[in-house]
Amino acid sequence: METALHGNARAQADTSDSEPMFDLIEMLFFAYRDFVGDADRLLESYRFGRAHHRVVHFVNRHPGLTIAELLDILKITKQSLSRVLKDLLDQNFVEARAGVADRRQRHLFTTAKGRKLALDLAHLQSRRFARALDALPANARADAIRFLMAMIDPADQDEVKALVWPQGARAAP
Amino acid sequence: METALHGNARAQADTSDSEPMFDLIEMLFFAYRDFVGDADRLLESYRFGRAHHRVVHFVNRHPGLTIAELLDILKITKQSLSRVLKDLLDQNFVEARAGVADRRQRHLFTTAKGRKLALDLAHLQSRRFARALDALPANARADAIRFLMAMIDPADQDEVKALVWPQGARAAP
DNA sequence: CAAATTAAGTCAGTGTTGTTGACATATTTC
DNA sequence: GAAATATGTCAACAACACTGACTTAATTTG
Repeated sequence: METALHGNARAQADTSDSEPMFDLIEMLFFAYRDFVGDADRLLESYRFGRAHHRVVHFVNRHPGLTIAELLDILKITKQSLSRVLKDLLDQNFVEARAGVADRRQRHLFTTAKGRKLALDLAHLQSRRFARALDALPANARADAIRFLMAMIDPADQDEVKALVWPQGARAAP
Repeated sequence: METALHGNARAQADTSDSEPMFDLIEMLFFAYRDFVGDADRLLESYRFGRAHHRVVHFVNRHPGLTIAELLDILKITKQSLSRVLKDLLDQNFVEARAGVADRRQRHLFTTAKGRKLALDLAHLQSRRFARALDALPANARADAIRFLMAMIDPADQDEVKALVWPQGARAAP
């Protein structure tokens, strides 16, 4: 009985006496700042903000999404969404079609223009991941996914898994 | 010659043709949202926002910081800083002392009250890291640090290292 | 020492993104 | 037909970022 294998003695049960994990806290802060900074620069040229990015991203990833579903993913209010969605609809990055079964619903889709924007943004951010992983051992990608998933509220992890890997397609850890 | 060891063939050079890394993109988004959400709830009870959090955090971590140094870390404008710093000074979470060598400078320090707030916030966020790491193998902490560091702009990595691990004290990877 | 530079503070205005609460309109369900 | 639901809209507000211009005090420099 030498090394404990998983969640037990190893990690000093960090609650309120021991030293906080300043390094992780600060590095997540800086890493996220650079991560969104990439997209911000591109969005600026379209005179869009981060809210537009999120909408065009999730609509592109989940074609046919309804307003209610999108609100649920983004966890913002109707008002906040409608402001940016209006921009995207007016400028033809996204289009809405009335539901067939329920005509009150509006199903959202990206146009060719919207798809291009969404993919350009995703590629920008992927390039940062690729550069980072390139400096790390081969298992780093899988490790990063497991780490990030573990950082999400446990109660939401299944929901996020379903969002990220639609019908159990990819290698969900 | 079987497995390539580091940054080479393994990671499909993700630039603009291959499929973006949607999973990492989305999980970093959700993980960061939950991460800051912890602090947001506590800050609300003080009627403070995220900007106050960053200021009290970095002042607490680097006692004696000047305004210019803080602006450089946060990468915000003087105006944005002064608004929240004023709140923190007025309510005695932070105090400023004129420099000895250069009396134009204002050196910032947390008060006992400010130190408690900064530590409460850091412990909250540490608890999330601890919970996440607890579900992962023992090397996960070091792996996460390496991953997050690699995600930062390469040009800024040394600066961030110096910030996070002051005089080469800790195990900087 | 006088001039230039620097550190910090302040003023007025603007934009994005989030919030709340109330209310309107269609449509579907009971 | 009444109630519930999906969406849209209005008005107002707050946090936090920005810009550009200007002031004050202190230090550095020629």
